[in-house]
Amino acid sequence: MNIYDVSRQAGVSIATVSRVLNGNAKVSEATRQKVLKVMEEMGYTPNVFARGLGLNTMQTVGIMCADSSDSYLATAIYYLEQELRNYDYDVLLCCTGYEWENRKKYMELLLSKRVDAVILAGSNFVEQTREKNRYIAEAAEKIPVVVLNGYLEAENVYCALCDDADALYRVTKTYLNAGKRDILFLGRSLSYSGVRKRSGFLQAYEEMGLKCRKNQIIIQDGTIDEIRDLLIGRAKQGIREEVIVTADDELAIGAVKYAKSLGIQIPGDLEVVGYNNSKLGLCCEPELTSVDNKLEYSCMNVVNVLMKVFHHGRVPARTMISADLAVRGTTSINFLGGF
Amino acid sequence: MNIYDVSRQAGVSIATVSRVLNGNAKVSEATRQKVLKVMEEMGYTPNVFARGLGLNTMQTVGIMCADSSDSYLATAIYYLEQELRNYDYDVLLCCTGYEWENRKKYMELLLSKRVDAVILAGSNFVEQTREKNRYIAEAAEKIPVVVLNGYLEAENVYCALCDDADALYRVTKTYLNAGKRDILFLGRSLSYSGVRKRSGFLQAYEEMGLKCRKNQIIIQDGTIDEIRDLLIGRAKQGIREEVIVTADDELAIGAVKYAKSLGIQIPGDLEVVGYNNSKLGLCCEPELTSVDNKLEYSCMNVVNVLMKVFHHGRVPARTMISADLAVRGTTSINFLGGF
DNA sequence: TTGTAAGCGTTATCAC
DNA sequence: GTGATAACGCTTACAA
Repeated sequence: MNIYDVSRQAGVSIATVSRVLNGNAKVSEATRQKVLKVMEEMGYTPNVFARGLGLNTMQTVGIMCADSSDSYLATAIYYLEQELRNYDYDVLLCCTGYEWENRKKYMELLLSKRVDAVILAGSNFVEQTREKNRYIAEAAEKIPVVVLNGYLEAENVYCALCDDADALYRVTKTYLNAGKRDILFLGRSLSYSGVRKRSGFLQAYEEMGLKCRKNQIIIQDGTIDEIRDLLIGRAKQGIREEVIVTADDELAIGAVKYAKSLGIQIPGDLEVVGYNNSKLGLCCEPELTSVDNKLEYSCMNVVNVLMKVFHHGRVPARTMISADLAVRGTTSINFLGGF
Repeated sequence: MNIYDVSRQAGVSIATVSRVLNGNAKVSEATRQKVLKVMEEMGYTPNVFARGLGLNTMQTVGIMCADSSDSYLATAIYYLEQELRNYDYDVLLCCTGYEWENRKKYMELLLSKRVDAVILAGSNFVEQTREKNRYIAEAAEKIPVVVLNGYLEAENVYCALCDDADALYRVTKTYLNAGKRDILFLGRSLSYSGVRKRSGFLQAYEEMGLKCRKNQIIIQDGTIDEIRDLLIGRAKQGIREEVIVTADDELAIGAVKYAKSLGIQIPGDLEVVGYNNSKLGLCCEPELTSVDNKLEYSCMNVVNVLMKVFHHGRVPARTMISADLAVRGTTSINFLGGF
């Protein structure tokens, strides 16, 4: 059944049916109602392909993420999907993994599917070299690209991110102000946000005119157990710290487990701060104090930006959101000043 | 740029170009190469809408899930997406929430988008009454529907599920055999798989000719803390148990927290078994023993079934996979016989 | 093996 | 306001 059947039944032309369909041009209320009624009766559904052909859009946004099973990204996808749905956009999901070649391929795939925009979820999409980011910039020549929690400067590329540097700066500063000196920064990678977190940490030291030793920073990917073991090994070499601030909750839980293993009291002997405020942090004992990077808000922001761009509004290329802190059992310091 | 441009440049007809595009009919190797080369040079990309119009398919599968941020569902989505991608199918994601009306609406939406199939991820999609499941059966009249971890009998509906009843039966039986009697079953809901889990639990009791008291079964939705408090309240009424078997890892972690709160030793005084073998179980202390319901395998199965259906193969309406057990720190019993 | 031409179901541009 | 009619870019009989 198609628009012709409807037009015949309603005794109008297909053009009129199309107009009714699109709520578009001037159609008399009488014919509109007539057509609507016929559609209802016949159970007519417009063909999206034909419509796509005409309009060259399918009301679909592609979301690329490394791994949708990652708890942080999964949550991001959820918020993005919900928000896009509010604007009647569908979501085409691509789990790209972490390899650059694949991502490039997926981007081409999404372009060939004629999505209306692409959202890159996760700062790990932004590479260090201009060359490796070129495929993103090229895609942005055709459709808007929005990066969630990453920063990339290019035409038609928009970024919504949390001020990770500031968050780590404030946490670290709070501890330094309280007289703590042996603070360990535990990061997972040197992605854009990874670098930002580290620099926030360093900035706090600098501002106090304090020296940050090399072994106060560890960048290490690994499972909870691997992180725990890493820290145990470190402790056995006699390196101890009073505070561990991390770049994600899994790292932080690794730190909690390390403390447990060696009988180090949390938060008595050691304070631990996680990042992302994920559900994982509620599973350990004591529950994790964790930076809340306002994911829901960021995701809404991403979608808002997109909608503005679709309607040819001017939009800032970059929106920065400041983080919050969910204070729980792994810390005893008073953050009130900093947060 | 379209197929006409290519055909002109290559000095052939559009039909030939189309044939090359579809690797379809007999085209001489010479012309094929010629056309391919022109496409490459021109950077030609077929228009999916036009293609969809012709073929009436977009090589897209809709995945409906309640909430993609749920760790179990997020993992399922990941596996499904990866596997579908292997067959060049895209994924249209719908997070429907738990309300029936919404789900019905989303199903209609997916149908109107002309997806080639729908996957319902999670047993919560299957309702208790035929009436409420009708929309699924009706959708299945148009396209195949596959239910992951749920069971629904209808034409063109396929189910891939883990034998949850058996898993709970085996766990419970192991404890009963070891002489434990005070076992608590902690479920979250009476969805299809929820019911199955409970009945596996009950079956173990029955088979031993043992009576299962009413207060040995709790069906309760809630956060980790809520579950913990619930159990604390129960303990204060003097009800204690030696073993808690649960329907998901969050419930189990609630149980672990309850034990911690009251100074109950795990696994000394209390053994806890989770379900899903999720990452959450690695975050608590001790780490959670948890039923591994073979999610990856189930997801591969779902996709395999779909591909067979697409190619008109006969497929069993229901595939049952038996669960495994990831034994960790919250149990001390020897499961080897049962698993 | 290749080409011609008729769909596929819309939207959009004209006239009226 | 409404109706013809030409795109849109592809697939696929049917011819050659």
